[in-house]
Amino acid sequence: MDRRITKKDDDASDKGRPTLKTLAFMTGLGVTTVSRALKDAPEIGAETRRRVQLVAKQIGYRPNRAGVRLRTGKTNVISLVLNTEHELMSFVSDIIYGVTEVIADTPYHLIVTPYSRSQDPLDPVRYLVETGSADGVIISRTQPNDPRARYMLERGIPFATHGRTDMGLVHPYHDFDNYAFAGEAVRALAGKGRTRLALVTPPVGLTYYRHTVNGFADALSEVGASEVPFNTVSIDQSIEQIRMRTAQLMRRKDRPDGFVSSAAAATLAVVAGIEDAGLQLGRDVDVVSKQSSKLLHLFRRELLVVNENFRLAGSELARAVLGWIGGADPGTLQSLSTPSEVLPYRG
Amino acid sequence: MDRRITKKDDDASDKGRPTLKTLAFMTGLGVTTVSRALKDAPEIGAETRRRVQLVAKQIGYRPNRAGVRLRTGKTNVISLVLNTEHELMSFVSDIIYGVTEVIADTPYHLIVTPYSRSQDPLDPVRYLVETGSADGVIISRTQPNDPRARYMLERGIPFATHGRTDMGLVHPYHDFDNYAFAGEAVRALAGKGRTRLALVTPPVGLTYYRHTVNGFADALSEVGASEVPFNTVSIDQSIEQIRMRTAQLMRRKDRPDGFVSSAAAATLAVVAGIEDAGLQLGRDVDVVSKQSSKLLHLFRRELLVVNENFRLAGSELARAVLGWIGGADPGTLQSLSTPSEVLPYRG
DNA sequence: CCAATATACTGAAACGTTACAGATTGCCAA
DNA sequence: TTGGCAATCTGTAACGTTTCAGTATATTGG
Repeated sequence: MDRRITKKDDDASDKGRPTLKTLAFMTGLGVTTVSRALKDAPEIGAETRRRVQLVAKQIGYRPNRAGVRLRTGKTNVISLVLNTEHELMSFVSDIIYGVTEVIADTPYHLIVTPYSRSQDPLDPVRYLVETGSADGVIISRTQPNDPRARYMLERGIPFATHGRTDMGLVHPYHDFDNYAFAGEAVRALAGKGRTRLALVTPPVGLTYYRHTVNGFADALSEVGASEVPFNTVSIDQSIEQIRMRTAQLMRRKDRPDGFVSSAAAATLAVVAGIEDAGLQLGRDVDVVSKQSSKLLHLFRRELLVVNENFRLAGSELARAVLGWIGGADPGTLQSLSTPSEVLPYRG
Repeated sequence: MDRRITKKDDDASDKGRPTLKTLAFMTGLGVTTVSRALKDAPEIGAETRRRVQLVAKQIGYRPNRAGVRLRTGKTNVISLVLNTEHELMSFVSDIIYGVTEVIADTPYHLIVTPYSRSQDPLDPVRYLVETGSADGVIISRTQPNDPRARYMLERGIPFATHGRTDMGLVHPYHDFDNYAFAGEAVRALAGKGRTRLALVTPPVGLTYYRHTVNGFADALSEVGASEVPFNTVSIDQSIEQIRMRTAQLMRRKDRPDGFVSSAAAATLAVVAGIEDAGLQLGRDVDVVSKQSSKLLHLFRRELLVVNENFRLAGSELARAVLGWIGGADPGTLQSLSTPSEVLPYRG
């Protein structure tokens, strides 16, 4: 009953932002009550609850992240782990935008955790887990047997992968159906009478490399076309490398008359290489390419494109991680995006 | 003297990560001593200091961010504020990579704070400042009279702008010299005998719009060329818009014979528009464009390009913010990047 | 009418860190 | 010897939050 006004209590007029103590002072309640009232705890009277929430809204109370984090361990952070040393990763911004779109009306912040080519990809993940810097993690460049996924599964930290794994372990992911993409691409080329096809593969070692290669191979035998090996090239090589190797290939007598390319930037290089060899797109050879922006048709209208939506990927990944953090079953947080049909240039 | 081992003291074997208390227990010192020893405080004996630091390193001690943040208010976070609703912001990933490069060996984390077109650009900044979510902020799309810069200056929170302001207020920035770029571009076109030039401007309202327009105008009169107004177009319009408007312009009798374009994506659209009108790049018209990736020459080898390095921009911006946080004079944290010469295609 | 119980609220402790105000020791000058 | 002082080290409190273990009051059942 002796609620004396001490030095500690009169901070309502302090310069800082309002805290639970401020709210407690204003409402005449204890901090505990205020805390519980704000999160709709059942043991707080309905009227008190409304009153506290009203005052909180009025003065613009925002929980102090450090306080919450220190007490509960909850960071309200999700981390996007990125390899920062690959030539052309324009889609990265799309993924980021997709993620922020989803977390916009949650208390979550997005931190970007980079790692360089020289580092073990496990390093940044280990750092995040060891320092408890995030409640959830999103990784890309996923491998069939991915040590990062295994590690996080062991440590029990929620995560989602961009691309699937193949370890018999279940976890959230979002993936583009690259098997279907490669298949559609081959069929489209076959439809144009192309019979000798080359594949510009994803980086060897990543899961979607296998998916793409398999989709390509299966469709080849389905349509009765043959493969022209082009193993010296993959999309994370430099533009110059791809261009040069393509030109070499196209100068050979047994050159392909069709390409399937797994990335837009690589496609630019491939086309340049084709033209370096004195050949013409649409006449001597056709190219089907994935793209994330809508720009390839401006580049050469003869290109055939399939769109991959990375913004959607970002959103799905964010949704998946948040879902897992929220206690959902990881097995239900997996999604696969079906490629659009193969699109020719139109007007 | 009666240092009894209580329940609280024996947490050295706890499952959690080591804290100052763990370190104190292991070294037999007090937490205060350990804390100060780790930050090289002068009142700690040299040997003790070494001993503490050794043990800390051995067991992999990492300060708890929440603890530090709660106690000191220091978040060890810098925020990059981004507009997430502009067509093609492939350079965003470059800026991010540039930033992460610089903060990699600091305790700082990078958070991405988005805002959409419909929002007041001041909103995210206000949020960051009010919630104390970051020690420093990086903003882009800077305006001559930028309310965000003014706001942060008032609140005393360190920041850096990508692009300059023009309010008579001093703050860190990094900018590309767009005045010089536009001038060089005009001179290059004049060197090719082009005399009727159009400018594809940056977004109206941003500071570098003025810089670009002025550089363009001054160089025009310098070389004695004339401007073909093209005010209906700026680089943050849609590809389709730019393409259509360019085609319209090029079908007119008084069409330009040269373009200066402030962004690579817009350039693709402009070239498409030129070709829609039945004209040919290099013969009927020349185009000088800025680019951040190295891809424009693959698109059309007749293009003339000037490179803008956004990764560098990110690094400079990060350095500037960290500098200001570290107490440096904001006036010394300004940098301007000089454009490369205008580059024609080479092999 | 009393005890049991439900309802509504509360203070204290803890998370990990740093700042403040000592405390202990040894040494030197007077 | 004593007072002063420098060199080292230490406990306590505080940052804002949530959880634990209550307390006080009203309500119910017998």
